[in-house]
Amino acid sequence: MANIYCDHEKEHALAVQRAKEDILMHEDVEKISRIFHMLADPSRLKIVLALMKGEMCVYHLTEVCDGTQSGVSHQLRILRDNKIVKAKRLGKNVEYSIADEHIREIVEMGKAHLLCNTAE
Amino acid sequence: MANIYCDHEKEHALAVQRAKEDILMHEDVEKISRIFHMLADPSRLKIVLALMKGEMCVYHLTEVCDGTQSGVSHQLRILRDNKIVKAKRLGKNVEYSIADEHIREIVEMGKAHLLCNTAE
DNA sequence: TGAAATTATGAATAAATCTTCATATCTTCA
DNA sequence: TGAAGATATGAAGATTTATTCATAATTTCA
Repeated sequence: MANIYCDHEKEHALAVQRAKEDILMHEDVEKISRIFHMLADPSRLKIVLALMKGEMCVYHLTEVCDGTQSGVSHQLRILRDNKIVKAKRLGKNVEYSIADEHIREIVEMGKAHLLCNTAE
Repeated sequence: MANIYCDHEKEHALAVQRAKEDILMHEDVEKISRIFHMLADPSRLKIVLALMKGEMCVYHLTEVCDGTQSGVSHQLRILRDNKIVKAKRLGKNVEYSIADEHIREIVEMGKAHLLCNTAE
């Protein structure tokens, strides 16, 4: 499927072919990007970072994350809907925790990236 | 720093304390979330996924990603500004490649997450 | 130099999203 | 049962962001 627009057809052909071969379906790309989307907001990321230290109830999350009760609750709902965190009611409180262990690794990578770049 | 709102003070105290101890500064959280933000859009993620197979010029990226020239170019600019990809002019073409090796790992984690969840 | 190829950019529109305010729901306990 | 604590939710407003259209800029080559 050569085109006339690229002067470097030979060098690029391989990469293009490989990319097309196992290109993910649009639906899959959307699923992956949704995961990253969950961590792309500072408020949500703070919540996840806090929960990575241990389960916590909403009140403590608002305290640790320095947010409002409503704001934290709204973000928790989004994180819950996307299976990032899970909730467990304990009396008056609702205790949240990380629901997806992959998230831990992904966030750790993000932290590593930060450390690496601030060191530069 | 006890509070009267949580019935599970004892169980949570440790987690709250730990979370507060090495909580990241807001600025750091923003930096990390910005990285995830770059991957949180399907169009950008497609570009990154394609470039992970090898460097490519804009024309081929639009082809592989099934996007418009303008759209791809706009997203490339955002990725460039955020040091996710880098550009190198070769004649009429501009060849893009991954600028940050951490990104590779982070995206791979995202892919692994997808595979893991679709297998369920 | 001028035309064609390739990429970049500015503006505008539309869509998604975060935050806040007010209020509802649920639980415990007196 | 009713009040207070704790969390959830709906709606509104404001900001961000993605996409598209038109056009500019850069490079090659005849």
